[in-house]
Amino acid sequence: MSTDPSAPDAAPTVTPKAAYHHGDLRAQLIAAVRELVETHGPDGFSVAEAARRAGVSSAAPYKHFKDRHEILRGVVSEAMDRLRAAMEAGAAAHPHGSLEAVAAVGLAYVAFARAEPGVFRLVFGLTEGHENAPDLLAKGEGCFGVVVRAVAARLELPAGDGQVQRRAYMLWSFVHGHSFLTIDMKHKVASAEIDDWDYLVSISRAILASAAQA
Amino acid sequence: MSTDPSAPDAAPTVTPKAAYHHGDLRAQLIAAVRELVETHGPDGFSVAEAARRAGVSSAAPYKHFKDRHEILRGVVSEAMDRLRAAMEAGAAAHPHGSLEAVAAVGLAYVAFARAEPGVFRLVFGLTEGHENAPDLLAKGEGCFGVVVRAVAARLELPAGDGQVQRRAYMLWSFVHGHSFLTIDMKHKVASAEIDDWDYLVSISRAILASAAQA
DNA sequence: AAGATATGTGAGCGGTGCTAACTTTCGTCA
DNA sequence: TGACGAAAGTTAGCACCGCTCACATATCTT
Repeated sequence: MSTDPSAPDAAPTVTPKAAYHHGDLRAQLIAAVRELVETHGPDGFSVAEAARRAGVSSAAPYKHFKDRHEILRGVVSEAMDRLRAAMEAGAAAHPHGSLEAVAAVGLAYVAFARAEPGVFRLVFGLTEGHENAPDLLAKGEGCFGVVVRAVAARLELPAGDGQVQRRAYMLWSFVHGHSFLTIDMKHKVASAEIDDWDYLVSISRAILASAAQA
Repeated sequence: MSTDPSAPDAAPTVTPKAAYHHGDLRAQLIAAVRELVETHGPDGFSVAEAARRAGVSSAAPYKHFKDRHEILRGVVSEAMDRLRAAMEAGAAAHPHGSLEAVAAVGLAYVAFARAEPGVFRLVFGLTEGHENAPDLLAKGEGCFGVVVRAVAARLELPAGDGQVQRRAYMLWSFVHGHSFLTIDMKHKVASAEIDDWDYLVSISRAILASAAQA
């Protein structure tokens, strides 16, 4: 939804945003902004600079996005797609219902944060227009769903079970916090001394074990 | 420590920045910026607006801070002081070495995030000049130290013990992640259905229990 | 009292977000 | 085919912001 102001890309052309003049400026702008956010931090980005990198005038972006916030939301949306894909790939790399599958979902999350700290921070630091963007909330729920399904498989309970939801949220909190702390203080105790895989396996075990008795 | 790179406020006057004309403009600017960050988000702040609120010209702030980043660092520094105080108060409100003391430290953390989400995000989202600000890093370590001491007391081990450090970091990750998720998606499953105290006690137990056997 | 220093002001430069008015390109359909 | 409307780009411009400079003023030191 979100009033699709941007494009009638539903039916006709195969290339989703196939361009008139430029050649898919929208996607190119998102890519440029992603790069800027990654290198100069979430605040060190400007629409003007992104336009410059895409080789267009500074007013051109406003034909595709109504604000700077909408561009950022575009970057976030794209990033969340990749994050979810990575999480699902992590789960799929291990036996269904295994503890390792749960840990691998978390590892994908942490790996994403490490690989793209700027974008990661943007995804979870976005404050403007979060409530006006139900698609982003839905994608967030989608990511959480990956965790939930891995936990449900491990506990052999339905995904809707309260215990599953609770433990999944615990794991998510954990991984989320570790990701942030890791990218924040790069040269600190945390990131240096901790092997992510062992760490995540051990955490997953602790949380799911406490589920068994709780 | 903290090498006070910013200001020669160490020696002479008792009141650290007691004012000449205005009456402690420095502190007033920090307060104004804190308010702005809280209401308009970390990016929706401007030095000009802060100056306006303090009743001075837009150039005045630059007599006290070299950048806008330095003002933000001032806000962060002040916030970390309060955060640490809250954590210590939380620990002190329960018997030394109790599980509740550990959980109370976490609760103080979460409460801070809930009470001042904008500032909280700022504290942990600051990217510019983090490495040039050893005092902030030291304060961060100080906060972590509160967690470490509570965990060490609970496990009856010295604070330097590796197991203590590891479990403290786990707890911190957890609480940090929960704080962020809570303030990010206000109307979501997470914050609505979870009672913080029960949640934190249960998590503390799970993590410290897994320490006993690991 | 006097000079040094800290703290304020106003003017101004370059950059930014966004809008308005105009031009060019593309798709469509008589 | 060619005219027309919408899409996608341009330049010009306003208001604001970060930051600096030259200057004015208040306070401290001696």
